[in-house]
Amino acid sequence: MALIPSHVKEVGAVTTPRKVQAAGTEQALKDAARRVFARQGYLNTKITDITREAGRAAGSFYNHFSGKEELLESLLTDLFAEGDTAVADEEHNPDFTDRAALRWHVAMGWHFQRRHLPELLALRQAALVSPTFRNRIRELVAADSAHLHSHLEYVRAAGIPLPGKPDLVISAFNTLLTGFAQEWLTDPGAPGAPTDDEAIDLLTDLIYRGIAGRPPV
Amino acid sequence: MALIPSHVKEVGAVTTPRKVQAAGTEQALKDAARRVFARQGYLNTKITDITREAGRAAGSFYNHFSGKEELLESLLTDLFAEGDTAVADEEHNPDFTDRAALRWHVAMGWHFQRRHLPELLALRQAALVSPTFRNRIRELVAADSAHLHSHLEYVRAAGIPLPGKPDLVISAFNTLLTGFAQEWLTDPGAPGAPTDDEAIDLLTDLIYRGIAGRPPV
DNA sequence: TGTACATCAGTGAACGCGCGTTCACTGATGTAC
DNA sequence: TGTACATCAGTGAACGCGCGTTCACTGATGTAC
Repeated sequence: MALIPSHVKEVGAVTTPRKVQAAGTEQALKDAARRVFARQGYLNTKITDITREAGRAAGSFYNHFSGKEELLESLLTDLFAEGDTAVADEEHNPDFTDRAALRWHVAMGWHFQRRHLPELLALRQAALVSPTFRNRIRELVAADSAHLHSHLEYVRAAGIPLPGKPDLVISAFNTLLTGFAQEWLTDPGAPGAPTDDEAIDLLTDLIYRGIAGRPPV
Repeated sequence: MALIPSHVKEVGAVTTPRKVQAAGTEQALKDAARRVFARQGYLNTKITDITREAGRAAGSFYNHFSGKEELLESLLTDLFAEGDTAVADEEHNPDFTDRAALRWHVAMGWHFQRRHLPELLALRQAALVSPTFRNRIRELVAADSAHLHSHLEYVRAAGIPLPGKPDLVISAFNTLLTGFAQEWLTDPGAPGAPTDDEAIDLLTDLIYRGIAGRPPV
């Protein structure tokens, strides 16, 4: 009579206590890893540093990740996911000949760097040692680069000459933003550290002038 | 009768065969290290990678250096020495309101990065793991920064407003130059890689406009 | 609903690999007389 | 100048530490009937 065999009923409840516990531990390990990465850097971090920070046994780690690399991959998956939704939410003005539009983008980039500093630093470090992560960086840069190209179109359309090939200009802006952010965000207490607004305004001005500035003769 | 005791005579000849051999091996290890660092990165390099590349036995390494760190220090000593002589040789025009003067400086920086790429990359990597090397970077940056301040004086004197506090502007330029150089010099065969002149002109324009550019209204 | 067994998340001591570092040895160079 | 001994640069096998990874075990949760 029962159309649904008993062993299937209630299978829809994904949140069985065991899964909840496993998911909790996995998240605890990821959170702990972010903290430890931020404190001592990815390359300096031992598996046991992460498990200790998370308050779990060393062996527990391997129930969830095959190693430090896979844990980082998992953090990056979250990061890429957020990047996608952020780009999807394109209500903004794409015309880079407008300083306010440019500033909005720089601010987005700056806050993205700040929010994901642990992962991004870890990624940079991992890339030093592993071709896989070097490619991950390339992916991030490529996505951003494609995006910026469309914005620079407006500059070209306005007849303003760029200071170099678009790809190189974009690479330079990217280097500037990420480098400057990682320089100052990693040690917020450093003497002379800029406020968020100072940093964003400075970067905006540099990029805006770089794009559209006319040097005096 | 002998005014100079026999065991002292000819001591002035520093180039006794033994010392020559020792110095040769030490240099061979340093050269090998530069090559290996460039190929696989400092952090990825094992002592035995260096000795193998140099064609010496593993144990030989410790006749000359206490470890990989001391070898890097020794490379950096050479680098700082060159930096000093380069600055001493100041025949150049210090007025950054003059594009040609700025370009000369950018070219100096670019070629310095290129010439010392192995050490500079190694230093960056070592700094990830060791506070000592973080300080070495700070020294390098501070020296350069002091130098740039004097150049920006000319801009201030000309009544041109900078896009932010001088320290931050200098930090941004520094980040841009070193980041862009390390991005493109590490893989010269990369698609879209700029020639030296393209890179130097782009950086010069960006910095020049950043300093002195007037965005259109 | 109750009982007996299976599965699973987590534990931490132990194992073993990779690599830095040591050290007894060799042959060549330097020194004493 | 010749001889006997000391010193030194270099060698590479062996040792041992640190850390990643495993695995037998525990107690709790899930399943069968």
